[in-house]
Amino acid sequence: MTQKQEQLSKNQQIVLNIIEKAKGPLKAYSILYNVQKRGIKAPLQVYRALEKLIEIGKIHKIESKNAFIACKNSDCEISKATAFSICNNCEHVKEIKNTKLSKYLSNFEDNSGMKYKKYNLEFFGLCKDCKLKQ
Amino acid sequence: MTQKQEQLSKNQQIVLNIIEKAKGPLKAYSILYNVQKRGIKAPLQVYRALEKLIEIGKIHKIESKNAFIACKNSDCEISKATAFSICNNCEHVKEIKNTKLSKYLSNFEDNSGMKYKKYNLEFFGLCKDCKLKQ
DNA sequence: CTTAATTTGTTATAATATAACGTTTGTTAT
DNA sequence: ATAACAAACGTTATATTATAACAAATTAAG
Ligand SMILES: [Zn+2]
Ligand SMILES: [Zn+2]
Ligand SMILES: [Zn+2]
Ligand SMILES: [Zn+2]
Repeated sequence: MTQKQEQLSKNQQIVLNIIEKAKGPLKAYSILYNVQKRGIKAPLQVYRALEKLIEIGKIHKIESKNAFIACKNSDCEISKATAFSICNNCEHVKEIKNTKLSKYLSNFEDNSGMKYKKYNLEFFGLCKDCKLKQ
Repeated sequence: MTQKQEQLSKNQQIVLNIIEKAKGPLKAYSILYNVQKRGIKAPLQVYRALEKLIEIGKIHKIESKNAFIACKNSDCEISKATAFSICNNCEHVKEIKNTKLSKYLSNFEDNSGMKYKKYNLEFFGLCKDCKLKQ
């Protein structure tokens, strides 16, 4: 009976709740500010929770923004393979769920024949809304 | 007569030289340390040079490492489309030059039919050397 | 219960990056 | 050449992001 669903600790649950409620990616110190009423006082408490949540695939880090977003892709293999679209104007971020893309990248071989299990892809452009407004 | 070759300023040239000589990506403060003998004293001088060098496509930022590497891909469209392989063990970083991959990603349409001109892809795995040593 | 592993709390500090300001240098057009 | 503008520079201070170190508390397993 493999216990698949990890049991989150108190701080991990608090941090995850904030991130899941947010409309977009949150920065660590913005998370800290938001959870201070719930007893988390120091950056490290936030970073530790973030580390664990990333490890188990509940959230991802948007590297180009140093921000954290909840995983919306249930098929995500534990943070191994991630792809996002990022709007240059409104900063809207969306996790891309596209089987063809993920297959293509997971099977990609570089010129030396090497394959990679893990990748992070960030696309930049204008989201629909921002494109219309221009 | 369009002057295609940008003329670099003094600081930009100094910073670029350091990065081009390096075997791998350099961090901003490591660059700063390396160029202090050449008159650059403050972080901002380095960051300004880095910004410009990225803008004209001479270097790229490895987002997952907060480090900077010289462009080895002459076809790189001014930092618009970048892909790297990163070794989890020895931290070796290599820019991927693969026409199929770049075409695939440049033409990629997400589920809403949106295309992206700019992207950054970072693959993680074990480089050849490290794989052998295991 | 006992032991080991994980999580927590706390303080301090490291590492990365930008704001603000005035000066200097380089380019362009008259 | 020189006025006008843009780009780059120098400098100080500060903001932002992230980790080290250590002790206490909690949880999971035998
Ligand atoms: Zn995901
Ligand atoms: Zn937008
Ligand atoms: Zn390049
Ligand atoms: Zn390696």
